[in-house]
Amino acid sequence: MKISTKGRYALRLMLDLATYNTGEPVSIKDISKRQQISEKYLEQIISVLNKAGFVRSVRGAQGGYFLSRAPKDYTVGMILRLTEGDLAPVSCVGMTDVECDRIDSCVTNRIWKQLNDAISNVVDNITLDDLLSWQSELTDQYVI
Amino acid sequence: MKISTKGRYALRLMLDLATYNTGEPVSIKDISKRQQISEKYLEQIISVLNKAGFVRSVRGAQGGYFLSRAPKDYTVGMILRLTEGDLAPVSCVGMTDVECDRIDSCVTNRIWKQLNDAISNVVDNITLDDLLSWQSELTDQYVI
DNA sequence: ACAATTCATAGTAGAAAACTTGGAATTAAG
DNA sequence: CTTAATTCCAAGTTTTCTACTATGAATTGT
Repeated sequence: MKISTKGRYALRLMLDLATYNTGEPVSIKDISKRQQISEKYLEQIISVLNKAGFVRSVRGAQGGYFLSRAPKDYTVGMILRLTEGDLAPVSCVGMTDVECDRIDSCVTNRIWKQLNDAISNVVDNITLDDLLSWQSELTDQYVI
Repeated sequence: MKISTKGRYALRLMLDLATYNTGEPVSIKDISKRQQISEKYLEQIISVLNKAGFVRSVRGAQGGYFLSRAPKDYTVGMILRLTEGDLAPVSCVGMTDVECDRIDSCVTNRIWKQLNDAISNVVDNITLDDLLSWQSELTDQYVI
């Protein structure tokens, strides 16, 4: 029941793009330095985000990435589902419900549905914009 | 973010014991047949439940297992945490909070805490007794 | 031209999950 | 007292997944 590095890194990556959203594209190298994550691994993760249209890329020297929409338009759920795959605690209550021959008599199924709903309820109600404001709360503390 | 077979099997095992709670010990072999799970794998799982005192064993011929308490005294959370380990979505918000040097500036942390609470809230509020009544609802359907 | 970048694909080492194997210890039943 | 049914214990194995790493091509600003 753990979120993998891929999902966590994707979140930090997107938050980094949201934070350093100046108009200039942000390079993998910069993100890598700030987030302490290997450039190559980041490339792999951002490629998924890129293909899904979550980010826009600029190729060549001085290239990099932007968010393609406003921070408020990305939920944590969107980002995690894209990179982690389904967040359902068991496959039979996932987005693509895997068939299970015990389905009719399956009692535990009800647990997984409840869990799935609880998880979705959290991640679908936090946006990148929320993360940004949490972040500024945190930095404010240090400024005082 | 998946619950492993170990946890799911442990739940079904415990529910099986609760269901076939006649006074006679229930053997691994019987559970295995009913639940379609290999005897040997069940042995391994029940050994954990046994060591934790969740079940009582009777050795030798005609031996088997009992629940050591009433179904209402087992939450799904207890069973899953024992067999799965911590249910926290990332280790830094788990029962034994693993140290993380980014902790002070960590924004995503807040997500994981919320997720953790949501998950706990579900699994800690469903007992084996609830599962038993769900089960009888289901079987009633077929009886009609 | 060249250096900085993204893009694409494959490889790899280690860990974890999901079992399987083999056999010793215990005990009710005949 | 023997035997068959069972739990108990410790390793071994196979498969899958995670978390990267490696190599190099394609693109583009300076």
